[in-house]
Amino acid sequence: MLRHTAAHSNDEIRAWLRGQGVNPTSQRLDIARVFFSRCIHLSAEDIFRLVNTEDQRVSKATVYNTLSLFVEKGLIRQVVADPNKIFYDSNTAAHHHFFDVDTGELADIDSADLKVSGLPALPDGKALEGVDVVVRVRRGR
Amino acid sequence: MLRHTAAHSNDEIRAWLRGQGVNPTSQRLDIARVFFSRCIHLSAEDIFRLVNTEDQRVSKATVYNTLSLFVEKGLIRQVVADPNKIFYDSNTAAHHHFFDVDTGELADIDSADLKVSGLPALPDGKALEGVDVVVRVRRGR
DNA sequence: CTAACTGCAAACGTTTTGCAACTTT
DNA sequence: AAAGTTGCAAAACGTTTGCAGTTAG
Repeated sequence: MLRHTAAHSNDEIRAWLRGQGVNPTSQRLDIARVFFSRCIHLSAEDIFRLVNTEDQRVSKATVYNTLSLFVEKGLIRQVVADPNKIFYDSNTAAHHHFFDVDTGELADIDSADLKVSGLPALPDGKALEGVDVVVRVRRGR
Repeated sequence: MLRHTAAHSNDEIRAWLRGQGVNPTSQRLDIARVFFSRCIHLSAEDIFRLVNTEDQRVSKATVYNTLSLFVEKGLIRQVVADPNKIFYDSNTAAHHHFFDVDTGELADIDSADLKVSGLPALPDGKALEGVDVVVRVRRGR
């Protein structure tokens, strides 16, 4: 996983995508760059907007295609917390999330700060894909 | 919370709805009945279908209105696990869920079988709404 | 009579799809 | 030329909304 900073050069990101088995087209590079230079919880719509701030460069179809590809290749992961839309998280290390039901905002919970213990036996013939904890919060004392 | 069995009479459910501050119209009674006589993880679409098996009785708008009302009154709760749709769960006791990413099926995890410890400090000015654990599983050994 | 409730159809927002055009090798 | 990729527009899907009509106290 790349560190999250504005300091990655295009060449660096390009090389990283290649290493992950992703052909680094200019659109994929644009999308990868937004993930590794700012806030790491982004919806498809967020990315579409961020990638097209200056000029129109990436279509919506390509944003969705690319996000699916990145998820498949393990570069990012989906966060299912908001009933209305999927978030994508470029932090693939084990961690959990606060979800603010009033604002729709996500925030990280370090995996050191919250432990899940006593994982029960999985249903027969099933393999573990992941354990997601969402701590829902609302405005109030 | 009512037990989940087919044995509840209409009068019983009607009385229970009244006790929860819900005016028991015939549509709400129909919807409440499907929740307490079978599988407890249902999507809005599931309920629409179940309630209209014999004859057309409840519109989609009313299904959604009623589900929102039931959630607001605490009779049922939403489960956000499937990226495509919301599930409604008539089991309002603390518990968690398996989610099968291949089939889209939900299954309960008893709260005795999985513990969350070390809940971190909430963001400033926020109150806890709930802690949801989703154990994602897929087909495979 | 009034307030609460319902149903229809249209609208909405997110995501997916079909397909033709464009790259890249 | 073949394979991979992109963009557009349309479609699909779950959900919400506006509003007119109905029902119940």
